[in-house]
Amino acid sequence: MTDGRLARGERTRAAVLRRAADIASIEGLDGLTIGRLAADLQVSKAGVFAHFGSKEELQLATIRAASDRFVDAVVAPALDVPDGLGRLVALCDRFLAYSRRGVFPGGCFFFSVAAEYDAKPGRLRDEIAAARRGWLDTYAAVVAAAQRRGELDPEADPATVAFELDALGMAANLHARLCDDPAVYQLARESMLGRLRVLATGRHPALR
Amino acid sequence: MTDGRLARGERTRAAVLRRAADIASIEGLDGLTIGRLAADLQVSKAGVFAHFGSKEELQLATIRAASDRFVDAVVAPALDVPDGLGRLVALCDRFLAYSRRGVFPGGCFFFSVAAEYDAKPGRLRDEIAAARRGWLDTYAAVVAAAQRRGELDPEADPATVAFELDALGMAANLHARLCDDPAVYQLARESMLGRLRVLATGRHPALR
DNA sequence: TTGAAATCTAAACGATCGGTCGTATAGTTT
DNA sequence: AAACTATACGACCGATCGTTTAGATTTCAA
Repeated sequence: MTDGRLARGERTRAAVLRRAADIASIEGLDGLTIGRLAADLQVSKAGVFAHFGSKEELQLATIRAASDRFVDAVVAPALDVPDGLGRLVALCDRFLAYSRRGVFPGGCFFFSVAAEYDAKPGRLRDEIAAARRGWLDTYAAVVAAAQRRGELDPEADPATVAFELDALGMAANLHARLCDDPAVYQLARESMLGRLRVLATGRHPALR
Repeated sequence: MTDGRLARGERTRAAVLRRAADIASIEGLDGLTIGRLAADLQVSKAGVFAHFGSKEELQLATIRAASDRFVDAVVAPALDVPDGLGRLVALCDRFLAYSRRGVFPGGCFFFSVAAEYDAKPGRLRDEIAAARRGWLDTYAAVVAAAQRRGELDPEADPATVAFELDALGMAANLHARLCDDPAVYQLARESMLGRLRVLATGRHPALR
């Protein structure tokens, strides 16, 4: 059961994917090259390549590894907060903090690769689109839960609210880096809370 | 003054830049290659290269050429509409139509290249950031004009409203292509109008 | 009509790309 | 200890990248 060879392979594979996601958040999944990856990790190109068999498989594995890091940094902590509006605000805050803190050095990994592949049909776009739908579904589920608790207008469409909150998060992620203006995170948070205040059925501590 | 040489050069230069912006909206400014450009236009690589002297100059010229097309497709038509809330809604509608119609085949050129370069300091990022600030300023100026006409809450911050409307437009541009879901444009339009209804001082025909 | 300026081509440069191959090393199984 | 397996290496492949050079062709000005 304790195969030191497989364990070693798994360790380097994880190191490769971590670095790959970091690079791709800046350079894109296409700008990510096996040679650069090998040089950064001080291993041979073939050593990196052999783990995946093709560049596309490396890219797909990178997306999945980044998904795990996104869930750990954003979704899981928000789900620790009790159901309702508090959890929804936590989800917004966690996303903004994840972008601002630089969990990936180039900002939100999924924003970078989604913009890169939105007009390039193929397996990579499919995988990225699935990740986006999962993220929007998470948002929508938390909105719906807040509605069931009577904290948000039951007439609002959860998918629409999810789209709006995500739009503000993406715009903040882009603007902060493109225009070198971290103050936009405060602005985006206020816009998110402002949108939720319109939908809230009463005063709620999470909305100030 | 009528130099047929210069005129001919200007014609091919314009053709190159048009094609370059089309390609870059799909492949990015980095995925744009001189060889591909030359093959598409059936000219030699060096013939393309000579017009710009370096790839970076070609990329910079491409951004400027794309700016002109963006203004022609979005800003100028909206400015034909009279001052106020009507013009603001026209600006939103024009942006959504520009993205949906595929003025650039890969969707909004500036969204693609902004996401590509937001974490890559240099002249290209600076140029793209300037274009973004110009676009947000256009939005904000139209908001402020509507405020002066008494159609929008004078307490609202024009820059914030610009950020919010642009966020919804970008999200629609991304989602429509990534998830192959053109219906998102209707949703985004409703979100934009919903935001403006909250800020409107009275009923206005442009908000339905 | 001749010379200069400009547009463009063909060919090639070194560098780097994704990918292949044979081999050496380290760990497991028998 | 021998046989087997997984990992990783170095060398190399053809293709393509941005860029350079030399020269041919077109156009204007004298």
